[in-house]
Amino acid sequence: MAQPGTGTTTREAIRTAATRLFQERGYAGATVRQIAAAAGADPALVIRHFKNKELLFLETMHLTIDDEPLLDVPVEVLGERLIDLVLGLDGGAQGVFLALVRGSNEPEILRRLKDTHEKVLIEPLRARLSGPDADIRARLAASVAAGLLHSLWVARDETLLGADRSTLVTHYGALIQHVLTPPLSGARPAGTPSVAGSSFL
Amino acid sequence: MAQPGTGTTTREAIRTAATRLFQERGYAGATVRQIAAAAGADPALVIRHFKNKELLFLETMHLTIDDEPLLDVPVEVLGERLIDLVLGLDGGAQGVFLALVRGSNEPEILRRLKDTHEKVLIEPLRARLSGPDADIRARLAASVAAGLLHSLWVARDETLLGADRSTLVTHYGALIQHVLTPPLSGARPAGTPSVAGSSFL
DNA sequence: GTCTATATGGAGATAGAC
DNA sequence: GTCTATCTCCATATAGAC
Repeated sequence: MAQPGTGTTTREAIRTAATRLFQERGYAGATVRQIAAAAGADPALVIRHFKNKELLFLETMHLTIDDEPLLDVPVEVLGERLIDLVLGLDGGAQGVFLALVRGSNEPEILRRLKDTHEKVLIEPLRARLSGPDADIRARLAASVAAGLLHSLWVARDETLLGADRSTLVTHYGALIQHVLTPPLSGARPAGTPSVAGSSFL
Repeated sequence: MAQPGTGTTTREAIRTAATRLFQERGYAGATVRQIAAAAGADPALVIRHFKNKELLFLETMHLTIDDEPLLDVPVEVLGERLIDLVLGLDGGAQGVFLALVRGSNEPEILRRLKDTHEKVLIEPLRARLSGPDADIRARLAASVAAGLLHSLWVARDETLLGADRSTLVTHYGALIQHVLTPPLSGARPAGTPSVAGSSFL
């Protein structure tokens, strides 16, 4: 480990161990000592390299999605695609989400959770919408998507966990679609714009 | 406090202090020492009376809603009523919800969170539905409602927090209603039952 | 740059005196 | 029922060897 010239070997080992343990056990559940042991290093080194436990957590707990599938798809199937994306997230991403939610008592972790919610769920949707309601629509849709993650990963609804993935994508996607681009209803006042036009606020 | 015959005064003081501190600071954030100090008692007494910190948490962190407003209302406005109910929960209930979510790394707290999700959101809805899809519909609707709580209280979406309550009730309620009693769509195969009839699984 | 050893202060929990 | 003393484990920090 102490190879001169390479320099960052131990640091990387600590980062890798921290990523795994924080995902599996959360912020409070993973101790600096456990991380050091898993990395084959001394607990003091963890602090030396990353200043403190919280900074190590923030450096390793990032959650992103690949927005690309949301960019060039018809806006009418945005909802389905978003649900398909979040349900396709791997165990690592699920661990990060859980760690952020459960650790959000810490102000800095709460900030990371808010940023993640904004960047992963709200922004990709808002980018595909237009009109004065784009922001609130994106936020409501993100809220619905977050509800699915909450039920599956936080509250662990065993029935939903066992449900067919395509079923969830279809029905939950259709639900989100009602917020993104509400279908034309029967009676509409003259002059009301079409799709995505009914006012929200 | 040491009045012979009264007996439970100190115990109640500890319970009251624990309820407040767990709501405000969460499971990890509230220490046994802080609870004891707030109750004017010794830390050892807290353990003596409640066995350990986790049992004290479970004994004080309960979340219920008054289902009554959901029982005698037309099933067509169930969604709105549910959102109205959860948005009307006071700060104490919000604190309990947050404490359960953030503390759900502990297996027993996770169990309490799952029970609460089931009893507060799913069961009252399922009780008003019928047909083979009643359970899955109730679960999906509960999931959507949980998403609103997640966005407001966990991820703290400032825009939604600042939104008009009646607006949220109307639009979010309508959204949930699409899962509970989907409106009749244009083309429907012959023989398909009406409201609440389109199959989900 | 890297690591060992050690110190500090706070946490939950227990034993036992009163 | 109550409290004092104490145990163990934790995050964090520092001093100093290599």
